[in-house]
Amino acid sequence: MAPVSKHFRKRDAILDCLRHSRAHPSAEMIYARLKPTIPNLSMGTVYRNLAVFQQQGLIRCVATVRGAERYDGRTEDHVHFLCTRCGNVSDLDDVPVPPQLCRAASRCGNRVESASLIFSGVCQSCVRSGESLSK
Amino acid sequence: MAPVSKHFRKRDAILDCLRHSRAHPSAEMIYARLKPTIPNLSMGTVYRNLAVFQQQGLIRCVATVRGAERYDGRTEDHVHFLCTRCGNVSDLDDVPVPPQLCRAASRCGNRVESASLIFSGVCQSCVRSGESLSK
DNA sequence: TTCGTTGCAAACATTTTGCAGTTTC
DNA sequence: GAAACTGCAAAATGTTTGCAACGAA
Repeated sequence: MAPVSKHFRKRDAILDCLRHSRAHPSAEMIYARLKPTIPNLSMGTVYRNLAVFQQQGLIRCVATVRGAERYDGRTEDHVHFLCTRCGNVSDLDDVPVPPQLCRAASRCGNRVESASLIFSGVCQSCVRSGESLSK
Repeated sequence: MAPVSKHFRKRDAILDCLRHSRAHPSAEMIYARLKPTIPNLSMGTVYRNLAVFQQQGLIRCVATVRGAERYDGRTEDHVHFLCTRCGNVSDLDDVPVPPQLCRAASRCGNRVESASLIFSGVCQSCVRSGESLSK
């Protein structure tokens, strides 16, 4: 069974929120999402727990978008797409991270621990809405 | 000839600093580097010009390291290594960004404009100094 | 009681901005 | 003069932290 102790209610809620979201949310987004259900939640708690999860390797930072860090509940290497128009971060599960790249990177004498591959541009949805606006 | 107009002295100095640096400097690092030569330089000017360069496509953001954005005077896609111990950002010129990855990313319906591939871990120099410290 | 977690607010760091003054043309 | 650039300081933003209070064992 999962730890349903009342004591860890908030911690669990924050991790759950991250794991069930595909939006790669920021601290603010997590807070806004949970606040209706947990009215006395505070931003300090969100940030503190995000730091704990990161240290435990349960979550990863994806990127900083418009000043705010975005987090990911999936910790295995995978590719992201960042839309510079709407700021959405999405997974590109079809695109693999070639293992030979990691090997090449470690050949330079570095101890490679993780890889981050992020494409940016305009997402499908923004491209569509852009077309209808003449450009 | 380059624009040596006195009017753009500071702007040129900031771009030069970025282009001649391999450190992928932050705004603060650029400021500290130029301040001795240009005593009345201010952080506002650094930030304002960085924003202009970005908009013109002359520079790119590499990553946010310990809260500060790091900039790169090289705008063509290339691979970076970020040391989580010392915070240094370096180029991995030996590692190519495979073009087929970009093609795969655009197949998802996105308009891909750039790719960012960053490896992180412990750099050669930190690995060495770490060895002499028992771990 | 002890330890870990939390709310709240203050502190902090980085970045942006308003405005007046300067430089160039 | 007009337009672009800048210094300075204040403001805005996102994040961290100190402290007292709370909850679980």
